[in-house]
Amino acid sequence: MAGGQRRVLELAVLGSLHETPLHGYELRKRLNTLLGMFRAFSYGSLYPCLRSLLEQGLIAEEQPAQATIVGGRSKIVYKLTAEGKERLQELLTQAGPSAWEDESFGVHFAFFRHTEAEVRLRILEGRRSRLEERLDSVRTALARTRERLDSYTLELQRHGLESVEREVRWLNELIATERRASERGPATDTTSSDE
Amino acid sequence: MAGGQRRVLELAVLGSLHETPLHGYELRKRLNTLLGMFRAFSYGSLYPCLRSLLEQGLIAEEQPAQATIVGGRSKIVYKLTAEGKERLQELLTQAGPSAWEDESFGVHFAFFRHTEAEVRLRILEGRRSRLEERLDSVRTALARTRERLDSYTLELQRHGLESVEREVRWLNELIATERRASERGPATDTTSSDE
DNA sequence: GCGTCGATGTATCGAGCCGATACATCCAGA
DNA sequence: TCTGGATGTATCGGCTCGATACATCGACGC
Repeated sequence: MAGGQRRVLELAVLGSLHETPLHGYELRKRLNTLLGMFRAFSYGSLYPCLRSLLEQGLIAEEQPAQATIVGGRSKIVYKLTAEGKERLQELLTQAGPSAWEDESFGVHFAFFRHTEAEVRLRILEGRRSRLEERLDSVRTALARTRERLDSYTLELQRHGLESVEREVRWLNELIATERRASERGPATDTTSSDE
Repeated sequence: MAGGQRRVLELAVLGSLHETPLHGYELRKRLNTLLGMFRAFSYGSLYPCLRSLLEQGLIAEEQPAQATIVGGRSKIVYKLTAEGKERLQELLTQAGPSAWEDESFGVHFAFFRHTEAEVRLRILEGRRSRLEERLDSVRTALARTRERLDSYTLELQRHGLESVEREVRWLNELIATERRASERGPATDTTSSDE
């Protein structure tokens, strides 16, 4: 995916480990539960990502001295380092245009609890305009098409457009809620220091 | 994607060229219009696919003798060969489990006009059970999660589940329509020889 | 005429994702 | 005791995508 996508996985891993140390298998399950229908990470990307994060010093292996280990089974539990926490804050704050793409948005959203209100709003609005752009381009492309499309293709289009429109409406509601909340208590920081 | 996904692009290309010869740029535009919100193919996959299809003899370059070419601009127009048509029929008929994955379903659906009624039903039902499986696994994973999730994560889950449930309902309607049509006129072949 | 901008057009590359797979342990039930 | 399924770490090949390069064309202003 040309570089930009690894960031999403990094965010997902760092965000998960921020709450509690985990090992690979558990991390994957947790991530896939957290993201539900939106995304499913595979080992083929997860393990390389963990190695990379380890090399960057953003995560570290936890000492197996803890009684946490059930049998004598080999298990590598990772925890966030101080640098990792900084990096996480950075990723959460500097959410750019990539944050409103399909693959990234869900991950960012899943960690909104740790995100500043201002950034939350920026991501939601960015996502919305991204979807609206797409709606426009598909609609104009459709209008420009001379030949008549068969009923199946039309039905596919209709359903596709409808579900995106629905997501836009969902975003509108979320944005309205965010706005209302920030008007009510502008200084309220949902995050501050959780856990 | 482990091998199986190139098939989808092949199907998309062969299916498009079945209707009219096209060159790369136009093919991509057409495909992205056809699939609307579902998929967008990039040149990075389209051109290698065209080359592969050419090598397999499933498509051929059309003679530039035709007046179709506007200027003297280099343009490579591809058309379906007889073998290509056979292959297309094969792909349309032998739609297996891969046809009901996210990336493939839309493409198969977009060419339902050329697909036998029996296969259409199989694909729709396969897609439905695929989605229901996913709903189940997410719901049980969610139920098994001890710790309470924050409101953002819950909202993400809710929205994700809802949109998949909506797609299931959509499929139910389509399946019912297909069933009704095949009861009414079981021998009716929508395809036979189009164009 | 001339520059420039956007659409049209073909093509490739590196980064990186994913499904499949291999290998191993643990536990519950037949 | 054996078998199957969950747990657990790890890698590989095939493939996709965004970015990019390069080039031509028509339209526009000046």
